[in-house]
Amino acid sequence: MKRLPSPQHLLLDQQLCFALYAASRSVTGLYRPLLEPLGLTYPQYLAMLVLWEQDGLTVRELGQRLQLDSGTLTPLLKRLQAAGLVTRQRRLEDEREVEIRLTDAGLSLREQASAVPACMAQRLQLSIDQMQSLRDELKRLTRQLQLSPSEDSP
Amino acid sequence: MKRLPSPQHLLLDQQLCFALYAASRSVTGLYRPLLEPLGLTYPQYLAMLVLWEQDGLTVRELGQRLQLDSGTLTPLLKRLQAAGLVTRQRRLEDEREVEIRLTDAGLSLREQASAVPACMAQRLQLSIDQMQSLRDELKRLTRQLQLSPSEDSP
DNA sequence: CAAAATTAAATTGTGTACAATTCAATTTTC
DNA sequence: GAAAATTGAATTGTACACAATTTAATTTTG
Repeated sequence: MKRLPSPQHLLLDQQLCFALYAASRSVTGLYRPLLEPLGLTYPQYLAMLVLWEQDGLTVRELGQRLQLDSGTLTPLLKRLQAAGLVTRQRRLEDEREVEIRLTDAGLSLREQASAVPACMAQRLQLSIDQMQSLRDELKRLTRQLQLSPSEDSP
Repeated sequence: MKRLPSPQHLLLDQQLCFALYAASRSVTGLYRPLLEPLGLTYPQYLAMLVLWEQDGLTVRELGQRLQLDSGTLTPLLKRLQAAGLVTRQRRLEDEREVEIRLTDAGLSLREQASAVPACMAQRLQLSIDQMQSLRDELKRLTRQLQLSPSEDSP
């Protein structure tokens, strides 16, 4: 087994990106068993969180909130519709827009989902402060990246 | 547009998981234009980082390092093979195992990839210290989750 | 040593992600 | 006010993720 000397800065364990990628997938994996009884995948759960906050958003508005485009959201929302949790219908004011509304089942699912965050917090083994500071650091990072996507002049 | 009062702990912006998920996708998106000239996707780049560190790993070993299973790696590695960057062949000692080896092209791609981390670091707008501490915090989180996947007794 | 158990990849099926294109509906501009 | 530009979803195509199953090879056991 030949070992090739790879420079420090190319080592996997040095990469912030991999730490992020691995942590994100690990956390998602931890949600899976909690969400399965609700019949939701993790991205579907995020979409429901948004709708529970504000019902009747359009696909575009939902996409802005979750930072996902219609290519991802359209099939996801169709699955939520097939599961009887939301309805999708064109806006009368502007027929290009599709409005997503919770059904009664979709709204009442919030009760069951309500136990999820505390359950996760416990598994994460972080204090409230630790969770908040990590979360805020990540949000700052995300915001930073979206402000300077390539640093090019127009 | 009806607003439903959703409890604090169910608000999207409160979720550490969403901050992680969004940050991870943002960072991946920032890599895309840097990796495109190399002909690599982001997960392919991670696999190449591992192989540049240690050539001749099996699919299983690569999977342990990246925390990905054969369902993800097999097609990814076939694409790297199709791109002429790696070879895949059964081990003689144990024919169940498939050994992944860099081709000359795969090895020499490291020179071009060498510029990527510095370029990313600049875009992330974080000091070396900030990057390291965030990375280590995420690694600790990931390790924590993998140690206690469900807190059940055997 | 042969049957049973285990292991490593591959395969299958579902569900994201995201670029690129298409299509229809609305705005803008001339 | 009609042609051109823009916008919002949907669609298409590629590439992950990951659960579950299958297949083949190796170990373990009786």
